[in-house]
Amino acid sequence: MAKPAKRARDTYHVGNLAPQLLAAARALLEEVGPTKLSLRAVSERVGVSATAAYHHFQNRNELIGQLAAQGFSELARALQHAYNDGSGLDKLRAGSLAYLHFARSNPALYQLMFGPEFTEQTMIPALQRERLAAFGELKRMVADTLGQELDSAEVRKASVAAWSYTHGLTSLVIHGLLPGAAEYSDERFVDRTLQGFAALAASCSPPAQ
Amino acid sequence: MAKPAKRARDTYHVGNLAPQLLAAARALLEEVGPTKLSLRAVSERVGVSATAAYHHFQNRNELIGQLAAQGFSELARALQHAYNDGSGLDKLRAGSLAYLHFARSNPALYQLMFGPEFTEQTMIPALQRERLAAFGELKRMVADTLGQELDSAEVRKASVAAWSYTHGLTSLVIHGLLPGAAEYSDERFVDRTLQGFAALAASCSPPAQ
DNA sequence: GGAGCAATCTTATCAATGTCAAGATACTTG
DNA sequence: CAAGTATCTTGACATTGATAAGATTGCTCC
Repeated sequence: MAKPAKRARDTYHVGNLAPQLLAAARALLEEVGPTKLSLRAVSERVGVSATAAYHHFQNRNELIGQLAAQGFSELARALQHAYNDGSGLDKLRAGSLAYLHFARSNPALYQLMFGPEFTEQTMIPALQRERLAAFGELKRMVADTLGQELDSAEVRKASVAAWSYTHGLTSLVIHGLLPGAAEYSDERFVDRTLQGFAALAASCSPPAQ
Repeated sequence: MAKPAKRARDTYHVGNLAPQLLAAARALLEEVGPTKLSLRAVSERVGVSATAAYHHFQNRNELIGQLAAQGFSELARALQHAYNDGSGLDKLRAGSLAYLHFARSNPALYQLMFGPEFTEQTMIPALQRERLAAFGELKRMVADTLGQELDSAEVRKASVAAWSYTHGLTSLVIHGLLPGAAEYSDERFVDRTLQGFAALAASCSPPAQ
């Protein structure tokens, strides 16, 4: 006869909780959206009391901050792979595609990453670090494309431009603000937008340097 | 001796509440940020009970939705004025400047306008309408610049491109994600980004039409 | 191996918030 | 002026983030 399990084993959770909470939070995030992610729901999904998370995270903000940091880390890696696998002049386009693809695959996470939850006061070191790393990856791509030094003024400006357009397009698509936001492919959005830039560039004078 | 004021006059609020609530909400929005705007705080500021708002708005979402709609309406008008007052090839640049200026003057409102609160389920007619109107204004500007029909494919593509880059840049600036986000001028951000685009365009091949 | 201790987890509790139901007050219309 | 409707208040409830205090586990050191 099996020895009776300790009763406490039934109610007490043990060990390795932080990663489980993060995983559950990430899954729940995409189910309920970035604004309705509650600590209690996450805890319940893991099978743990509502306040257990406070022994691994300072508060809700730190938990979702680590989620966001995780997002930037994955985004950076996706950019890196896309750029390395791309060829010739289409490498930046491949980066844009990877960016949009990541966001559309993790829409709630993307909204969280650029959401209003994190201000200067509520910023988390890990999030700041990963965000800078992701932007650094983008700068590296741009510098390589332009054939310029990584910290030149040209590269900085072009990187902000690239990030602006990609983030803007992604944000509009994610929020469903563009017609056909649900059904059209990543390629279609990126290519049409790039064509739009070409048309604009042909009709506008760039500001003097 | 003055006749005693009715006691009810002291506690009861009367009339014209919806605009007052919206005004208080808008002011409070910029003070506490887009995520921490509570109905109770708004009500208290107006000097009214916590549930009074429910006789003028279906729920919190409708109130902040109307705020967001108000924001799109003002944004559209700002774009219109900037474009009409601009001259020559710099008209689109003037539009970008007006866009960024509006957002930096109302950062919390701008975050609300593009925030995660409004999905397909929680969308409000007024918000959808004003948003489409604002985007229509942008399309009008682009069509005029390109010298094409308002509903041509070229104009649609170029409008999405223009909106993407402007919204992206604005979003990054508002969130403090760019160095010098606080101190630099609107002109500096816009012009540097446009220069960055020019540099990118010179090094990349646009996708074939 | 066991006593003590720190880490971990739970229960109980509180304050803030969105929301509903019911009653009180003001305005309007016949 | 009476009745009815719109407006506003009070009271209450569920959810959520957070704290405090107690229970449980695993580790350390003798």
